[in-house]
Amino acid sequence: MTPRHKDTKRTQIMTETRQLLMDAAIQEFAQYGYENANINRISTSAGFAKGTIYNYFPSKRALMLALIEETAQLHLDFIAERVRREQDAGRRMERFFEAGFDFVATYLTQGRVMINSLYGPDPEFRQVMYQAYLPMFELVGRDIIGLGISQGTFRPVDPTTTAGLLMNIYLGIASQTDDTGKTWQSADQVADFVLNGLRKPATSV
Amino acid sequence: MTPRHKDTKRTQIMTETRQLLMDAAIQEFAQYGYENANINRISTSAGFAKGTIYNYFPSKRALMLALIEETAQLHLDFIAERVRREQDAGRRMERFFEAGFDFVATYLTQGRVMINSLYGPDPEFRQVMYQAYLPMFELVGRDIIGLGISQGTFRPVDPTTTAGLLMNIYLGIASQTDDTGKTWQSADQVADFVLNGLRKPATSV
Amino acid sequence: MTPRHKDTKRTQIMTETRQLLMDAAIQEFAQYGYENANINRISTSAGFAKGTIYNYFPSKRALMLALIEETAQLHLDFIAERVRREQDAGRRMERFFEAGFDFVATYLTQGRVMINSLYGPDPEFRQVMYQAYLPMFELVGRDIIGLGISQGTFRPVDPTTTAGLLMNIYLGIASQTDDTGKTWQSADQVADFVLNGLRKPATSV
Amino acid sequence: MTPRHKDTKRTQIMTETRQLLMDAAIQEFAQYGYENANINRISTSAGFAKGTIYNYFPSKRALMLALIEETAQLHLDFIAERVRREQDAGRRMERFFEAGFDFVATYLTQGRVMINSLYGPDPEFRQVMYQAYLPMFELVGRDIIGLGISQGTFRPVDPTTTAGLLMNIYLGIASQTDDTGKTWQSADQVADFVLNGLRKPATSV
DNA sequence: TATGAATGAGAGTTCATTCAT
DNA sequence: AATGAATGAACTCTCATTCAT
Repeated sequence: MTPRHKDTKRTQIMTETRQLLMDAAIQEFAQYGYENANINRISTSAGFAKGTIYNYFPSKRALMLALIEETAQLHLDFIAERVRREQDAGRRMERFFEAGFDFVATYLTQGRVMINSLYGPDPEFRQVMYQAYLPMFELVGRDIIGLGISQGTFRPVDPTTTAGLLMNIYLGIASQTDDTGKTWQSADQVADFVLNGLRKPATSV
Repeated sequence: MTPRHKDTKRTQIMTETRQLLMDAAIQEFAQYGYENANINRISTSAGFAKGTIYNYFPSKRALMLALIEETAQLHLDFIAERVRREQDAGRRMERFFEAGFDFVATYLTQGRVMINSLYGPDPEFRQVMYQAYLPMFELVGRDIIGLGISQGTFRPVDPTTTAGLLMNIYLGIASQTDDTGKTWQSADQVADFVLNGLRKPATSV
Repeated sequence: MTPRHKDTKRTQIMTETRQLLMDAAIQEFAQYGYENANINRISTSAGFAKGTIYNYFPSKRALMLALIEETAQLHLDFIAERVRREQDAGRRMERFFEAGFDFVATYLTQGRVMINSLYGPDPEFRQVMYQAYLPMFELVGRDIIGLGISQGTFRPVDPTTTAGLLMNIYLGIASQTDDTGKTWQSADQVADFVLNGLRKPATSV
Repeated sequence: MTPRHKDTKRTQIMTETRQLLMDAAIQEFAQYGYENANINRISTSAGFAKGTIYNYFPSKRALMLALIEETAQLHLDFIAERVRREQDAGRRMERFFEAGFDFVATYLTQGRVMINSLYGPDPEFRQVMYQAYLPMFELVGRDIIGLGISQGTFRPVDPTTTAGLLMNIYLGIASQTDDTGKTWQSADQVADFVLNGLRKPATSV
């Protein structure tokens, strides 16, 4: 009966509703792509009436943008947490690809939507994707490549350029999965290949 | 009474019209993406009435598929011709990325459409892209990697897997260009990086 | 919190709107025929925007089928009710044609649409018409002809074949009306003619 | 080389072409109905280019009207010739239904088109059908019913009204055939039924 | 807050018809 | 006389969005 209590409860319900809508939206966008996704269907398949989703997102586009932002954050957290457990740059590189491929296998629909946005024709979605993935880009450049150089195990490459290269490799491969989310190349293979190109040759006596 | 002449003329007109429509279609698809492309606009911007395009392509989808097929062929020819000029596998790798990045810079719109199709949400387009790019995949696997292994300059990697990796790297990077078609990494950088991972270490005595 | 009330109101609105659309549809189909009927015009002439009709019927064809089903039911009820008031088979026959011709005069547009569907080129419409008119067919075969035979006033004809014949006569004549719905032959004339063919000749001593 | 010869030859070719087009048109109209018939398809399935048909018929509608006229004539000739072989009115009635049902079985497509036109929604087609069938209407009224009355075997019914009734019966039944053109009731059955209603009762002594 | 009836701009597609060759 | 490329009006259907309840 207290306003505070009611507010809290209402807030909680709204948060839950919002999450249900986002969950349904991811499914819909993954299955049909943004243009063919049906916002009414999203709302109803989440268990609400058609109009309800407009109480949470002002437009289909805004819904998509919110989805991109939140998924990028999830993606980053998922990878960064696993990468930073390791101290060695080489190991971190391995963890990067492991966690990265693991993400697209675990979050199949989310991954699909992110890839569509990143490589799709919509400039705004691409732009938002770039922004959203800057932290991951920095993670690779600073906490893996930069670290490896300072640890003396990587050749002195340009961290920024190489980070871009690695991100492209990661996303390019991650975008081509089978129906179960499995990539064509294993994380180990890719990490090996990449480390081969990055590691200093063993100095001969 | 001059059927040969008439046929030739008719054929020529149809070929020209078809090409004009394809040109307009590429522009439209590149700018708006498949779903937001307007087939009427394609026909009129090619200089015809909106119905005309249906004399050449039975549907918007068929137009897109024709575009994919023809562009893939152009893409393959463009790259294969330049790669095969070289005899050394390492040089071929360099040419592959050079020609590849050159293609997306030269054929900006075509490249855009192909990337959208390859990474987009439409299963048929993705499927057709795979099929259309099989020859390029084989080019990389046999005429570059396989050659390098047999020439003794590349480590004995699995050609198929590695070809997939390289194609992913190529397409991943090629998909991220600025407005002029320039990639973030230069062909040389990428080729260097890749060759670093592929080349046999110099054997010390 | 008053779902009952809200539901009832909603339901009522939908029922009314649906009926308005059906009414407009009958007019349109009767005037132009199915193929030339304009579904947008139906919706707007019913007082709604063109898209509204698609909230009630998934397609033009589905609208037509709904119309056929409901009109066939109306038609059957109209005739059966009047026929069954009589106990004598001969009187029932008279009532059948009276009510039948009355129906097409009273429901001019509905009749027109039904006739078009029954004799038109669309196989599905014809098929649905057959199904929809089976009950009327049975009414004639069992409750008129069969009754007359068991009452001893009709010759022992095959009820099914003769019912088909009578339905064909009824529909054939009913399909040819002037603008006011009047048939070329009166119900009495037709009933007389038919009964002449059905009645047992008076047995001479 | 003489103009006359050339003209004759040309006329003959045109007549043949016209007939080929009419044949194809009947098939098309029977299969799809007038509105869904494709005039281009008619021309090409007759072995000509799209435009050719417009050298013979000024419009799709004119083609249909020509078809109706010619088919009605064929229909009339087919029936009248057989009816007039008989001298007795009762036998003529039997021949009428025999020939009538035979016609729709022999000329399946033509029959279909005529029925569609007669019962369809297009007022012009219906009007033309009425006009075209007046001679058959008169055949029934004068050469069958009128004859029977004057021969003393038919009751003194009104020839015009009864002719309308019989035409409706004939067309109603003829319009409902299976795929092979067979009607649900046999000509004998129908003729029997009709004659039962028309014949004078045998006068008792 | 949730609802869902109503809206209407917009798209793909068809095809009768024209006309230059 | 025959051709067939081009035309463009017209139509069905979709669905993001609004808003009164």
